[in-house]
Amino acid sequence: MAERAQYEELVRQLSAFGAVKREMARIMPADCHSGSAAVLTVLGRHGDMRMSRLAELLSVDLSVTSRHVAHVAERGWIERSPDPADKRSRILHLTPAGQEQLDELVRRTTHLLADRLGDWSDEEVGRLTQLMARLRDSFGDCRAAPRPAPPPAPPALERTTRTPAST
Amino acid sequence: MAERAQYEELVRQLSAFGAVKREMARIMPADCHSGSAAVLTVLGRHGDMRMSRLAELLSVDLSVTSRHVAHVAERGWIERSPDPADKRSRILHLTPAGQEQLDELVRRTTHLLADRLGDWSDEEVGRLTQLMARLRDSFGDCRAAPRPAPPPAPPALERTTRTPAST
DNA sequence: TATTGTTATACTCTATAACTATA
DNA sequence: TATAGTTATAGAGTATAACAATA
Repeated sequence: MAERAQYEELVRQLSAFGAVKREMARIMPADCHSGSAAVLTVLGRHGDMRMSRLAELLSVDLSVTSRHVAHVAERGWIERSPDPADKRSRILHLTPAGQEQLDELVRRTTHLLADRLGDWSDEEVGRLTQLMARLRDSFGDCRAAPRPAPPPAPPALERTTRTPAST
Repeated sequence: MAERAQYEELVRQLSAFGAVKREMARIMPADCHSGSAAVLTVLGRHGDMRMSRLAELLSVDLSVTSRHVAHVAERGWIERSPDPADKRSRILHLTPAGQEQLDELVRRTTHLLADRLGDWSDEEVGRLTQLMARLRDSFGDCRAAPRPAPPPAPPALERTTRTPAST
């Protein structure tokens, strides 16, 4: 368990972090902004999936996912096939053009990082990546309605699969 | 110098990071969103300063800063005094009410982190904070037009600097 | 003429709610 | 009735450009 002051400092870094993300956004292709990039990245990494699964991995609402998916589908980067097992669902998968676009994104972002983090050691980059992954994991599925806090139910934190029993 | 694959993985973590920030945003007071919180935090940490300096520390455009500052000023959390040395400038400083608000923000965010990172060691929190600070530092002042990318520069991907060449 | 701020406008991302189709 | 997905609407953050006041 860390101390108060440490949390404060971490929060400060988290806030200031938007700048780095915006810098990333600036090098994106004109019609492939961060929302589209996120869709392509997740599909490239995890393979075909349904909308709801994608929304979960992106940690955004299904409605948001729907918009981003529509955007990339319009450009031919993904295809939405009907799910034979559930006619309400659609299976998303990357097209060759989508893979090319994804490659381009990787090219640009790695180029930017190589430029900026040229003096970082292999170990440092790895450690940061690892800690960020863990942070994200510690926050779990943090999409909206994490605290419905209804008067009747015990406000504990039942959805937090996060070892809350630290008391 | 790290490897390609590592950069890709880091990018992935950076993208997925929005979720954590949104979770933070959800616990903010209704009239003190992330923009306001950032203003208060920076003023609390660095003391009185001018708009331009604040914009620099926030890594956002001056126009954005102006809006956020107006918001917090309307609520009495900061005061804008004229700068005797330069009548164009305004010196910003936290009011007691602003300090209280800031304390409240710290209370909420540290509480959230304590809940989520309860099983993190002191060392891990410190290391993550340190690495994030360094990352931010490596990106420098990454506000718009950080790469004026004059013609002589590497033609790689100057991200289509708005094609200003249309004099 | 250059700089400090402010304001108007536009764009992206996200969430909530209403709605359709299917389970 | 509940779930998967779409669409409309609204709110927040940011950038660009035009403008005012001062250096």
